[in-house]
Amino acid sequence: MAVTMKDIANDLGVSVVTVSKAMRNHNDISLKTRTRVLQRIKELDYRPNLAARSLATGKSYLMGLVVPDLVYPFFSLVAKGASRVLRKKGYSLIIASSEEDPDLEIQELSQMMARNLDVYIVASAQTGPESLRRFVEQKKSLILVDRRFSSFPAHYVGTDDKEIGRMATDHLIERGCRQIACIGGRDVSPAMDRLEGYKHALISHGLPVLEQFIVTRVNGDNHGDVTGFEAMNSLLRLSPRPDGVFCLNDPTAMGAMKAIAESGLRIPQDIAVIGCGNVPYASELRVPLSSVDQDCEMIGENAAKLAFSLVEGKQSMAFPKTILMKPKLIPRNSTNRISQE
Amino acid sequence: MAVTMKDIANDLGVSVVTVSKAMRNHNDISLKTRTRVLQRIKELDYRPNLAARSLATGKSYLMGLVVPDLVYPFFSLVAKGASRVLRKKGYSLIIASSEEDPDLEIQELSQMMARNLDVYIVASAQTGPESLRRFVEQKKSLILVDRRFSSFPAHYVGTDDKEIGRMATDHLIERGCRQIACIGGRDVSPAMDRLEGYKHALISHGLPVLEQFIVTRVNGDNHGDVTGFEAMNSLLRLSPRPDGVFCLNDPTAMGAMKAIAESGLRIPQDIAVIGCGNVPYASELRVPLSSVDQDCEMIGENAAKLAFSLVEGKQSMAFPKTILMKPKLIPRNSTNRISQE
DNA sequence: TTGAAAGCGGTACCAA
DNA sequence: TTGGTACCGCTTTCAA
Repeated sequence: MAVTMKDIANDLGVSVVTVSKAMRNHNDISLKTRTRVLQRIKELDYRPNLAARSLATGKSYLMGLVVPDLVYPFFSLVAKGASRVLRKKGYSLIIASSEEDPDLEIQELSQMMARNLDVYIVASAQTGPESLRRFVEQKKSLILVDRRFSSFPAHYVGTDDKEIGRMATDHLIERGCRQIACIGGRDVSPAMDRLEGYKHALISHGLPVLEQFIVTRVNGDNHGDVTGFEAMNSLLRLSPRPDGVFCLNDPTAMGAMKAIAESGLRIPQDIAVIGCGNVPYASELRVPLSSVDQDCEMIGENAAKLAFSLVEGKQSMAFPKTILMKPKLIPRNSTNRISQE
Repeated sequence: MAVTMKDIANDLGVSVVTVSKAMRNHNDISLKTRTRVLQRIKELDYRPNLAARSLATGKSYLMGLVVPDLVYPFFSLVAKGASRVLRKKGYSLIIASSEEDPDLEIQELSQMMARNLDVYIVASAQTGPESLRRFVEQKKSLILVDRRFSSFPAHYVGTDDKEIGRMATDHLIERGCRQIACIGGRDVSPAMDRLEGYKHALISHGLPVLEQFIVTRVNGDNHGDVTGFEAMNSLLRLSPRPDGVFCLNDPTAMGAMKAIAESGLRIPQDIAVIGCGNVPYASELRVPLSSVDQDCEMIGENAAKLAFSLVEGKQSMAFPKTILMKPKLIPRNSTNRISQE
């Protein structure tokens, strides 16, 4: 069927070994022979069979990316960034979505492990690191993105989430909010860290941290819109009610804004809202949403670059590296109140 | 390193052939042996090396998906739908994004072909089918999604685009619009077909088809927001200006709405707008956007199912099959005018 | 500088 | 029912 090295070798009257070496620029092949080989490769549009190469070398030239939800722009941007880097090096990306289901994630990872991927890049939907330990046992290269586990040292690429929390909360305070609520998930590291940053910001401005103003939910990050809507409704029943809300991601913020709008209150005059993630359409929403940008594509790029340094042996799994992106505040109308400071 | 069939065979005092057969439920292995083998496989958490299997069988158990833009929800939903189907059958999906660049697409496809994927699912960014002919030459299984080429018979899964054009235009007419413009790309099949549906609808309602009301651009579908914004601005300078606009996709509609808003006109009272694709956030936009839904996930699912019937030999490349989804109108505020009929 | 041989981990064929 | 052998296409080692 397809052209093989053997065909090239026969055509040229050399051995397959020579072809193999010439193709990969080994320096023990004469320039003349190499030229002839490369020439013939071009003519026949020969491409090495990667399954065979993989079997022989033990490398698959594939990387895996598992994300909780490919439709959420955060993760598709990560995928985009990673693709761009891999493409240049002749690697391909197997992408799987866990749909935020821990069991499905394990299943997808098993599938991938059967293919002996060179690196596994995972934004994990697990609640704990247990199922990830087999990467360590089997000495597989693992890179976590977005979410990490405190008791599980591994390479990690993400954003400085505490800084996000501080930044968003500082912004609300600066815009005159004093009763600042927080809505989001609770079981994943970005949520926990952002919450911590939120508290930190309140405290350092001398504002009280009120438990009733913090609405976190297990799994609150999926279906963020529903979480945001319901949580906001409960917050609106409080007295005094919040005059600013920090939502741990943009879908949550969209849900919260919907609840505020339906209650007849105005954004940002009555309640200011800020999200996180800076989805591409944030500026086109009913009220353009202030958000904290995470440079998702760079997260993907950096994860892919780190992946290569693992493949090339420049980094080892023994010394996990952490790469944090700097978040960036993107103020829009949803927090556009006159400062009262 | 990893467990192999040989390990299992040695442990059990049988041959690798027996293990191989037992694992794949060949019926010439005694129940007793099979049970022992499966037992041991479980114990050792053995997984067959897919590169080796691929080399031996000539199949890769991989499918490829190439889309122009993974961040656009349409394509990520297609990917999601396809994943769901493949997962169940032990297949994995290699996903690549062409970034709407024909050359990059060719490069990505070459990469994939080196891996001998079992099926290639492509939403092509090519302007013509030339570069796709090698699939035919090399007898590779190809399925086009979303975009097709009139002179190139191939399996195709998409939406009834003419119907979309009719449906959207009918809706505008029904809502009282009489000066209906159309904005979008021009070089890809969905754009052309939707435009045809648009014209058809106008004609069958006795309305004139005005060339100055049709603004199509080469490559207008990428950066649809820019296309929509600029095209709408040019339409606004016309006299009489349109009182309704059919945008060939949602990003274009968002750009158009922005232009209308900036000009001080109201949506939908002065100009009604309808898009296509029904992005998940359509209802959360400044003016909730009416759109035509394409059931993107089902496109992905159907493409994957068709892929399997190709792998299993139930369909051949010689008799291309076309699967068209029925579009569905989703009216929202952007066309919410009182009917004048 | 070149190439013969062995092996990567499976599967298919056919004989035992 | 079981297994020996050849082979898939490539890389590595080592001898020529």
